[in-house]
Formats: sequence, C-alpha cells, structure tokens
Amino acid sequence: MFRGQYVHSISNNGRVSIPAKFRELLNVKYSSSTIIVSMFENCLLAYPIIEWEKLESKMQDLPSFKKETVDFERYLIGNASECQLDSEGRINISPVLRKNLNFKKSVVFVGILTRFEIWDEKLWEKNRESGFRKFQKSRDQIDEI
Amino acid sequence: MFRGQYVHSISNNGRVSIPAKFRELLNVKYSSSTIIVSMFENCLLAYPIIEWEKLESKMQDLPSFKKETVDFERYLIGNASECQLDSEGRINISPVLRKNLNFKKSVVFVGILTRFEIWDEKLWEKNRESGFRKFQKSRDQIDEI
DNA sequence: CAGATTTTGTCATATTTTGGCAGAAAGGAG
DNA sequence: CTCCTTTCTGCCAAAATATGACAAAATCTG
Repeated sequence: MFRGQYVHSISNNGRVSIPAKFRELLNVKYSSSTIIVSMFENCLLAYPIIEWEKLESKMQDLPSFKKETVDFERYLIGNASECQLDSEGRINISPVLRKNLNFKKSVVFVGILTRFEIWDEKLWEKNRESGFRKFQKSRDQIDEI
Repeated sequence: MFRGQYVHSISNNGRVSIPAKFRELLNVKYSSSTIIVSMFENCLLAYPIIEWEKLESKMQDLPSFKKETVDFERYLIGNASECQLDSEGRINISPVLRKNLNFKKSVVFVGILTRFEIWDEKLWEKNRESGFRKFQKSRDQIDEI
C-alpha cells in the first residue's frame, strides 16, 4: 500500500524521481512500473496502471449521458497521461500540468493506499493546518470505521 | 497489552529503539515486528500491522472521491509509514514526521492497550498538567466503567 | 530540410539509510 | 551492594537513493 510523504525536487524540465518505497511497491505488488497520472484538486493523482484500469471499468458502468458522469470523466480521463518510470525511477511531468499545479522546485508525494498524490511543496505546507482540521471534521462523517 | 511509559533517545537521523516490553508483545501476541506509525494530534500513533490493516480494509470500501474520504485518508494514510524493527529493535522515523511533531532528543513511548503513542519528551512533560485535568473531566463522562 | 529546442539515457556524486558491532546504561537476582 | 544479564545507543562502514550534469536522440519550427 502507498503510505506516507516524501519530498523530492523537480528539475526545471519537469523530471522527478518517484520515492523508492513507491517504486518497490510498483515492482513487487503490481509487477509494472507504469503509472497513470491525472489532475485532481490541487494536486496530481497517480495510479498503478492496474488500479487505474479498475477505476476505468467502474466508470464504464456509470450512466453514460448523465451530467455528473460526463463532467467527472471528462476531467479525470481527459487530464490523464501514462508514464513509464525510467531506469533511475523518474517520470516527466508535462509543462501544462506543472503550470496548472504551480510546481516550482520541490514536490511532495503523498501515499494513499492504492494511489498517490503529488503536490507542490509550498502549497502542501500551506494546506497542512487546514488538512488537519478537515481530518478532524471528516472523522465525524465517516461512520463505517 | 501495551502499557506504561518509556523514555528513549532518538538519533539525529531519526532512529529510535522500541521498548523491549513492546517488542516482546509484538513477537508473542502479534507474531510480527512490523508496525504502522501515523500522525495523530500531537504525537505518533503506532499499531501492530494486523490491527492497522483492519482499519485500512474498511477505508478501501469508502467512496474514493467523496470529500470526507479524501480528507480522512489523505491525513491518516498520508502520514503513515510502515516500520520493520531491525535486528536491534529499532525503527526510523521519517524527517517529515519528526519535523511535524518536533521530535528533538528524547521521545516517550506510551502504551495504550492495542497501540502505543510516541511523544516528544519536552511536549509530553509540558502536557502533564493538562493531561491530569483532562483525565479528571473524563471520569464524569465515562459511564461504562 | 536545417537549426533550435526539448526530451531521454547514462553517468557521477552527494546524501541518506541501513546493518552490525561494541560498549554504556539499566534492571534483576542473590 | 555486587555481579550478571538484558536493553539501549553511539559509531562506523556499506549500501541505497536522489539529483545534477551532459551528451545523444528526438521533436518542433520556420
């Protein structure tokens, strides 16, 4: 499972290495170092290809013409791109995504079970406080755990 | 059951040994010296992996993109990390967690039944007074015991 | 098509993490 | 209190990891 945070620096042409722990999980559990990266709220969302495909098949079961489906899929699939890790475990993040998400010098990888997020470090730091408050709130909404 | 307090020193690269009593419990009761450590309020929360995985499997059944789920998982899983005790019974605490929790020289392990907390010693000392007051208050709220 | 720019592959190196040992400190038994 | 065992911790060497640099390949542009 993807867990925890790792701060890496991103080169000025958008190249960044994936944390070793995440690479190992990709190799061992998923037997593939291909990931799909897409936009999310203020961050990138990355899935091992197998997990992404599960997601896609669930999306295919949604009512195709419903407004929510169209909006959801257009955004999530429309911004997706496939990345192969290179021999040093790095990927490239396109200029468009970097610009949209304001990736500057360093990014934070945040593991979340079957996927991980990538944030601009400055923005992540700025959201830390509110992240904790949101966590506190969400605890009361989630009755299942 | 995890019980009591132990003060250990933490090396400047974040390595700290787990109290022998806790190690024994992990081996004997849980048959595994892997733990998951995550952030809580002002301290780390450590679970034997088996206990933690119960929690995670419940989380996987939550709707992935719903706001509450994202806020909850991002915090709890995003701050978590798997730790294997090494041959000397030590674990490493990542730079991010150390920074967030202000771990300096010594930390306090506090056993609480199925889990234990890890506090910066200075902060633990500072909270001793208020901890007692909170305990006094809580007595009146707890009817079950 | 030629030159400029960007992307990719490889290497070198600085930094961090890990493993193991040895000795200090703490705890227990007599 | 003293000795002995267990536990903790500082230290060092070895391995792993991250990242900067640079040349080769690919792509874009006019």
